[in-house]
Amino acid sequence: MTRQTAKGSIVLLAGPTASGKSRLAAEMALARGGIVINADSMQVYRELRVLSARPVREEEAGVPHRLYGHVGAATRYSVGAWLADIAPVLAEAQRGQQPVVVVGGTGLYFKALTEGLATVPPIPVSVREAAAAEAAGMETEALHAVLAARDPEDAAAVRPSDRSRIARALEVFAATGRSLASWKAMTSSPPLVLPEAAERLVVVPDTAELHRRISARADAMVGAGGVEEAEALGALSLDPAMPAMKAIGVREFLAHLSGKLSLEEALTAIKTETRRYAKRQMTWIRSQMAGWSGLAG
RNA sequence: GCCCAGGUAGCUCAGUUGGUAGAGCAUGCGACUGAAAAUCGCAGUGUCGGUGGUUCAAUUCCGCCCCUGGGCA
Repeated sequence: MTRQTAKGSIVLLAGPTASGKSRLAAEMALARGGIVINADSMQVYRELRVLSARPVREEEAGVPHRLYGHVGAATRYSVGAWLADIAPVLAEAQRGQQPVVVVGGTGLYFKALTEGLATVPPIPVSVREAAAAEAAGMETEALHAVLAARDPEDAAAVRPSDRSRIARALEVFAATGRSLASWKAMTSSPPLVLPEAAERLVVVPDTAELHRRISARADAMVGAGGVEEAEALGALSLDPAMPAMKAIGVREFLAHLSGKLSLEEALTAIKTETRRYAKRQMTWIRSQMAGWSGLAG
């Protein structure tokens, strides 16, 4: 019976973008007298309000929302940073016996939350920059060959075409002198939330309906200031490789502002990208969240 | 009306010296441990505009027709 009490205190709510999960989370938190915590990798950025579809004031329904827009776009945020940020929030809620609803579309964050994360030392900015400089101009396969020369196990773990993961492995090696695989084989941080201790829910909408919502939401972004938001972000002159710059809509609206795309073309591209993103989320949900309870969206 | 260029996958196009065709993107499926709205893998699909003709065989060559651009009148 205490177990049920425990389950009621933590709800994990996942689902694809535009599935209506934010609103649902606010309703659930309101009904329980709890708080909502963000598990979306883009809604953490202060400058991305409209483009990341962060809940607006009325959707927050007077419920406290945490980890929304709490970092600047110039920050290179990550799963590890999110785990570090959510830990004290969860601890505080637990002390106050306050129910929490963790909601978002970033599957990796939920995985790290419930399964823990390998303890890899942070990569110093200087190392990262040096690695990036070295990689610049190199073909991805050549980078993979470099990785293979340093650690065959790491190289075998990633595809020769997967530049992102190859770069990560090279950075870890450069910063620590050890392979990423060896770090993963060592201790992980313990999960902050045990899967059995939480009510794990996933919103699974009808695809056609989801596509309609994605389209309508993209159109609404224009009136809500999405273009201006992209412009403001562009004015920061951040490295296009920064995570915040990768939010869907940023590149497209900036292309529109520079005259490369009409507004209609930008919106079409945004809708397509968003549909593809939702699809990847559903693939993750099917394979990685098999134990979660589905809710029809 | 005449001339020219086109009509091939959902889209943009390549191609077949005649033996029923392919890339990119889209789409579907999948992978996923500090960039995850990222990054990457795999896979389908076609009355090759219509219709006659030549041919063992036409998407390919020839005639006519339809449609779309552009030019000339």
